[in-house]
Amino acid sequence: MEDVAREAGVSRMTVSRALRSDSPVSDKTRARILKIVRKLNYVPDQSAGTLSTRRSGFVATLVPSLNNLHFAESVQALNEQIEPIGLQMLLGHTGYSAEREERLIEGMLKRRPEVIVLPFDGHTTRTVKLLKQANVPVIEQWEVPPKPIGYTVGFSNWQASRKMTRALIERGYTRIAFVSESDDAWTRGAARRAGFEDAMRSAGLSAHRMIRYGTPPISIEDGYQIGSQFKQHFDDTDCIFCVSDAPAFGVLSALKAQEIRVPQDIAVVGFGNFEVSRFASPTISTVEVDARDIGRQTGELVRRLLADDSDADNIPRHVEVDVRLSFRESTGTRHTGGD
Amino acid sequence: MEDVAREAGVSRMTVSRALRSDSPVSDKTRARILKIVRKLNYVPDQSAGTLSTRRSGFVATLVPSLNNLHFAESVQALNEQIEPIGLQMLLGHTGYSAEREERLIEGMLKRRPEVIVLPFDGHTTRTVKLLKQANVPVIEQWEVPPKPIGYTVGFSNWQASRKMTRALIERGYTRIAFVSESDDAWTRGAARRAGFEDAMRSAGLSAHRMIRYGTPPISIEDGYQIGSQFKQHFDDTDCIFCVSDAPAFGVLSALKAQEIRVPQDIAVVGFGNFEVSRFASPTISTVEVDARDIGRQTGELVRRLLADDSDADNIPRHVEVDVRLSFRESTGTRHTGGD
DNA sequence: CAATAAAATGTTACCGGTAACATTGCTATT
DNA sequence: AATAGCAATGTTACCGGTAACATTTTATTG
Repeated sequence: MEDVAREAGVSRMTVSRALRSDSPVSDKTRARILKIVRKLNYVPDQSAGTLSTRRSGFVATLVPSLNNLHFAESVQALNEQIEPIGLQMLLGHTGYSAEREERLIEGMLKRRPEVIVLPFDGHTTRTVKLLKQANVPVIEQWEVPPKPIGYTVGFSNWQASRKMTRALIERGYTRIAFVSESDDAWTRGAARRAGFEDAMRSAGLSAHRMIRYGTPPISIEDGYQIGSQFKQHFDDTDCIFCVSDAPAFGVLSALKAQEIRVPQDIAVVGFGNFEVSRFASPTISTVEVDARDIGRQTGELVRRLLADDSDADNIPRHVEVDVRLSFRESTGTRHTGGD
Repeated sequence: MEDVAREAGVSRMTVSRALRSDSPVSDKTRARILKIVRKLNYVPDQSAGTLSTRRSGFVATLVPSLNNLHFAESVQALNEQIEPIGLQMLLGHTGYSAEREERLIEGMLKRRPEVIVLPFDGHTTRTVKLLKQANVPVIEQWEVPPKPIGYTVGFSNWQASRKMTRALIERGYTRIAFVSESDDAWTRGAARRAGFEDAMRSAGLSAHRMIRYGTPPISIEDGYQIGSQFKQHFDDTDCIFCVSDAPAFGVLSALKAQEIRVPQDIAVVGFGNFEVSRFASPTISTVEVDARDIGRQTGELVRRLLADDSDADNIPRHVEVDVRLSFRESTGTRHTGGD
């Protein structure tokens, strides 16, 4: 910067101003400086700027995993929102571990992010403490936490799962099995299971057909394993509701391999509307969650939170993201439904 | 930091040292300081540290998109390697656009990354210039560039595609169609197409069965469209080789819908070994690329590049990542093969 | 126990920007 | 022509750490 200033015959301060669109510099001087900047390939050092302005331009973002297209898409959508306003994403993945989450947050706080975005999937108590005293807006995503730390963008997995279960009951299914992970620490899956149980019980049905298999996130392979041994467990089941589309697809494949017909012999339902569920044969009924929308809405929230003329008081504490039920071939064509 | 120092009755410098594992501080003093640090919830500010040490701890990472599980997985694998050594990933996605790539790099250079990781898919000339004068190790991933800027981790799409095509010819297919994107700017796809053409020509076969559809990255839906209208175009085709598994799956679905039998009437082949290709029915033959391995190897390279005792001269300029052909049901069981 | 080396801690300056205020130059007004 | 008033630019200090060197304390040795 010194060099640029010297070459342009101005002070460092004027160079600094020329590089920032808002400051008052004469057009002539700015043009001259910018030309020299380009000539000397000068690239300003953000960390110095951050230190001085106390604005890092960072958005700390955590996701459980990028292997899941939903999370990857929401990250991408969020990034598309924040990039145009000069913010840089700091990404970390928790691997579905609250301890890893805590460590990641500790590391990221050193970078002085201006917003922290993370999934709600249960936090350690220290995580909550760290976030609270960081004095930075916190946005929890996906599942709506019972006790939000700051802002939230998402939906209730419990409600969504209950809604789907009720719709299945309405369509005539009564002996429904629920497939989920064996490790209950995963709040997301647990919430869906609880929603299922609640809907079954309040309809006076038994929710004992529980299959717990694999560690989160449960995969297509896991689903295939489950499907292969399914009939041994609950032979009279008329519908299998899976905690996500991945195992649903696996279950479906396994059933087909055993020449069990879907939906004639048994229905299969997923959760999440992964791309494969639309192209499986039969196509799989599912709960549609718009991952891109979660990212987009989060980005919108970030923009408002960091806007200069922040209308802080008018910013909603919670943004509810729509969830839709999509009934496809795997729950039978004799039933009518959405999609 | 001042506060911590005062409370501990030492100088700021000693506090700084106590927080860095290497420096010489008596155990007693360190313990006392760390206790106070925790009590006061002091979190050091990295940007100040960066400014002073000239080490940002950042790894700038670009990917074309996170919607593609392969890229998402490689990012995750890379992150798993660099995180334990205290590096933080700066992530950006180019959206398959060289211009966006250029802008992203410009922005990231301000953060003074210690390594830059990006896919090779063609760069703008300015991008190359920026990278070269940044004086930072550059790692290009996936496709191996004709003129690497620095280090490379990946494989030749051209060779991989040619290898698959040859194997198909060996298995008796001669009237092979190739499905790829209509926008040729995408080097990855273009390289695969070129490899296909080369293999066909050198076997004395015609490579005129070219289907170009959709913009990269081509999706399952695009494949479905292609498959639906396929017979109109090249009625005598005996094998459809798709630029990725996504359209291959779509094509397969569309063919099934038309009661065209795979592989009896026509074979279908993909590229990339996406999870769905293993669970489609029939399962889809494909070129297996190990995305996690690309990320892992890149991470390994980063570690070596940034190691204190960097054995700089022994670091390989290129790491070749294995590519395997996987023959499954969609190319017929009468043929024997790998997997 | 003095001399000396080694370990622990302190001091000063600087990393590269920008905030805040000071100064200069120019235009408009009467 | 004098002066208010604003735009353009300059000066100084500081953001919060750490490098480099200086100093003090502690341990070692003959």
